[in-house]
Amino acid sequence: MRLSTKGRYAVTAMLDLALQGGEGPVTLAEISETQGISLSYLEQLFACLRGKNLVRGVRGPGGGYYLGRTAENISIADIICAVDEWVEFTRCGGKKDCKDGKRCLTHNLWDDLSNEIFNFLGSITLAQLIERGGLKEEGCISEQDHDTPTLMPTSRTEAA
Amino acid sequence: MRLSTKGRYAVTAMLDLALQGGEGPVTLAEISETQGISLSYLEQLFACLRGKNLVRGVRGPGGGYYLGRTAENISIADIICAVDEWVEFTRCGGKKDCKDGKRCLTHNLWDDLSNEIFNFLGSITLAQLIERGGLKEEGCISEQDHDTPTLMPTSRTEAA
DNA sequence: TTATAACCAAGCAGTTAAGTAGGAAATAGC
DNA sequence: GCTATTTCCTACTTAACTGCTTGGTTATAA
Repeated sequence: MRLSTKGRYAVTAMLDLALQGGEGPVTLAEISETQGISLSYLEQLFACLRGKNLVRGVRGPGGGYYLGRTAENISIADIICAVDEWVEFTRCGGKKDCKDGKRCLTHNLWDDLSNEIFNFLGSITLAQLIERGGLKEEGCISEQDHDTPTLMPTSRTEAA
Repeated sequence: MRLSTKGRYAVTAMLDLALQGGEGPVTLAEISETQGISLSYLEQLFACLRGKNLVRGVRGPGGGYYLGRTAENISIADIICAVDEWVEFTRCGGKKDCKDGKRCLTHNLWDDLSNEIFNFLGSITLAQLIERGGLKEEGCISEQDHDTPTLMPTSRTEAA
């Protein structure tokens, strides 16, 4: 799993789109202005997002972008995977040509963890983020008071 | 939160160390050999890990590395944060000099998500990973038999 | 004394990030 | 049809980062 600033830009832009996308399409120029991301870079990101049907572009004057599906059906993992291409790393080249079991075991453990992270991000939707964030919106200060059971991973973590 | 291949290397190395660190220290040369990571790169990673007291080095012949604490007390977030320095990104420069509330709101949402990911990774310890992974060790194949409905842990290979 | 292995620092090739530049194609309003 | 708008597309650029190499220095067990 790659989680870089590129993915952050994409999530930020999608959040912006979801927030103000109620009536009519949102132009990239607006997002660029609001979020401080260069227009051309946004275009590149949205080319990726469009390729995965996460957004839908409307050309011409009055055009812009819509969400490709409802915010309830777009997960953070969807967004990040669209722009940060998943690099299928080592895991012994996909085959089991490890010299001994140790290397392969370690890679398996990492693979499991990687899937865990992926599933976790896949369980968070744009709608959830917005709904949850809206509750603490007053004051524009992010106070991280964390007793939030709603977004925590499903109970696969501690047992198998 | 940054989650790059650098962090993956660090987690892999720490897993290796935890796995074979029962009796005596483990040399970086062994980890390098087993995991296929260059020795010098390991040295750089372990310099970071040592700085955060996640490992303890013993010089001289017969030397090597121990875990800095028990595997139960080392989380994945600890490891990743040690090598992938947390970049405290935008959030409007830490202050609330947003032009309007929108930008700030989006940043807050990202901040929340970022904390969520961090807490998630912080809730997984090396010991948990190993204990859980050991159960499905037979065959050296990571079988993702999670019953995740919407998520596709396998479909990212064909997403290209 | 010597071999071992952690420590340290400078630098390098390749990749990626993020942005720039300059368009082409679609479309609403005139 | 013309024009402005806005998506869409391609190529290039600068800076940063990754992963690795080289060449050391210390500490220490034998």
